[in-house]
Amino acid sequence: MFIPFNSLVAQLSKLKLPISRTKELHAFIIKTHLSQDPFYATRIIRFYALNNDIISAHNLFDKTPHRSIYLWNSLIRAYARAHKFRNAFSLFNDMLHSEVMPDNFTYACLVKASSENFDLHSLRVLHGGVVLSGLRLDFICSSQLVSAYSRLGCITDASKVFSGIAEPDLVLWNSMLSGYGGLGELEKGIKLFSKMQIMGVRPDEYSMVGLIMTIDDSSVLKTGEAIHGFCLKLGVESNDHVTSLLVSMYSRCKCIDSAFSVFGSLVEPDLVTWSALISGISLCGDSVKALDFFREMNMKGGKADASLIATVLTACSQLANVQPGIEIHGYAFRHGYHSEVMVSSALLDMYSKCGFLEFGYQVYETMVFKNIVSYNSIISSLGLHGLASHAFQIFEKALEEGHKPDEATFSALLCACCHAGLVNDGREYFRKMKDHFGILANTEHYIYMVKLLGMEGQLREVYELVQSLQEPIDSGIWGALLSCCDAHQNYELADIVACRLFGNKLENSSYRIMLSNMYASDGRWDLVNKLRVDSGITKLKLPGKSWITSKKTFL
DNA sequence: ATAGGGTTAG
Repeated sequence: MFIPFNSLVAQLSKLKLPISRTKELHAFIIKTHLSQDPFYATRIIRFYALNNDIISAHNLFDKTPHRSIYLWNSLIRAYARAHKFRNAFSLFNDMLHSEVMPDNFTYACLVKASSENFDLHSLRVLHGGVVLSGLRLDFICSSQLVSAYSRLGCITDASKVFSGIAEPDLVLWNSMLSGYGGLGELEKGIKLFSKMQIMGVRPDEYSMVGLIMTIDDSSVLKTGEAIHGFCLKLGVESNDHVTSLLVSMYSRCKCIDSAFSVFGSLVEPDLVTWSALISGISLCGDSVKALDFFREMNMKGGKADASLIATVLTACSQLANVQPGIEIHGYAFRHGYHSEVMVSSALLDMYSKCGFLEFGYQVYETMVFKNIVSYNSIISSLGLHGLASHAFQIFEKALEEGHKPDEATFSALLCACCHAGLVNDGREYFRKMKDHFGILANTEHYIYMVKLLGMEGQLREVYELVQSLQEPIDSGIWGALLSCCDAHQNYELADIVACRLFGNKLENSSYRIMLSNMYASDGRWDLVNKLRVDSGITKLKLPGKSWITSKKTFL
């Protein structure tokens, strides 16, 4: 044999074998009947799979009479990785009828595939198979089951599998932790984290990633900082995943200084980290700075994607000046992103918020693909500019084209009604939303309804609407209700609302200011004074009168 | 002799 066969096979174990080489080797192996040997066939199959040539891999599989577990698993895995789930599962069925039985790796691979395919049914069937084949306690199977159930939102099933394992290994702990992380289960995550340490398992960077994900807003910033401290203690804070996630954690919490300082430790931040930082800055209201960082990213050779462009456009829409928005429009155009739905919706939103509804409308008209998000943008733009009937027309058009309206669609419609003072249309949309489209009203919808009904002075109807809501009632709704009372000088209703608020300890400074203004208008200085003392209000504005600031005047 | 289980963000 003058072909250095061993060296060819050895090359197979290096990942970068060109496909032509693999074919050559395949031909050789067929010629020498080595494909009969499951060992060599498996190697070739794996390398076809690496080169995205599953057809050849499957051909070879068909020609290999003696099929080892390695051979089956390699091909199943190749299909699963290529997201050809039907092929993977049909092979699995063939396997069940063959002389080789699936092992823990077969199940692990298919369990993962079923979660990637959002196929809870198959996942449950496979789980059954795992239990039946006695692999229930296998770490590899069960860690995949835990991850798969969590990914599909079935956290109870995930934790059942997890708690069935007496002494989980690090990967299992981490699977469970990221399961909690993905669903924002902070308390459970923290509890598990301390439990694993009590059991003597040292957390690693994966554990920290799972925990960091649970920190989703500024109310839990303290915990987030403690987790950050723990990363330092473990020495995993310089892991890129960890650093990047810390940046987005601090951005979500609007704790932009910390986001900066963590970001600064990255040598080469990737696109998503830049995006997290930029959207954090924009979330904090500093659009100018957000744009500066976007420019800096570009200067450093970073290239934005559709999602970042949409984020930056949202920042532009908060500016009083349309110029930067136009620049980003140009950028989107040059990079070929202007016709992506996400970008064009953001563009139309930006133009209309910057006061150039016509430009926004042009973007809308030239959009090739429209989805419900784009329709929502144009409906809300028209509504904000007082063009309610045009907004209604577009809504009908979206329906005719078969788009399914969502919560945001009705927010936009109700907003349009508010701006145009169309109380009856608002009532009608509010009714249709539930009866026709089965969409439950959210806080925003109720706020619009309160404003709308309040406009007409239907205070009784407004109050009944709010009464019908389940506790806890959002503060925005109370605020809208109080404004109605104020506008119509209905102090009686304001009293009822105030009782509800104070009785439930829901009062905050903006309610207090609103209430004390109302009480002052009503001449109830005792109450004004009480509120003032409680909350340090020093100014009052009476309708038609000047500011009253001294304590004496109150009395 | 073969491989094969857990991250990620806007």
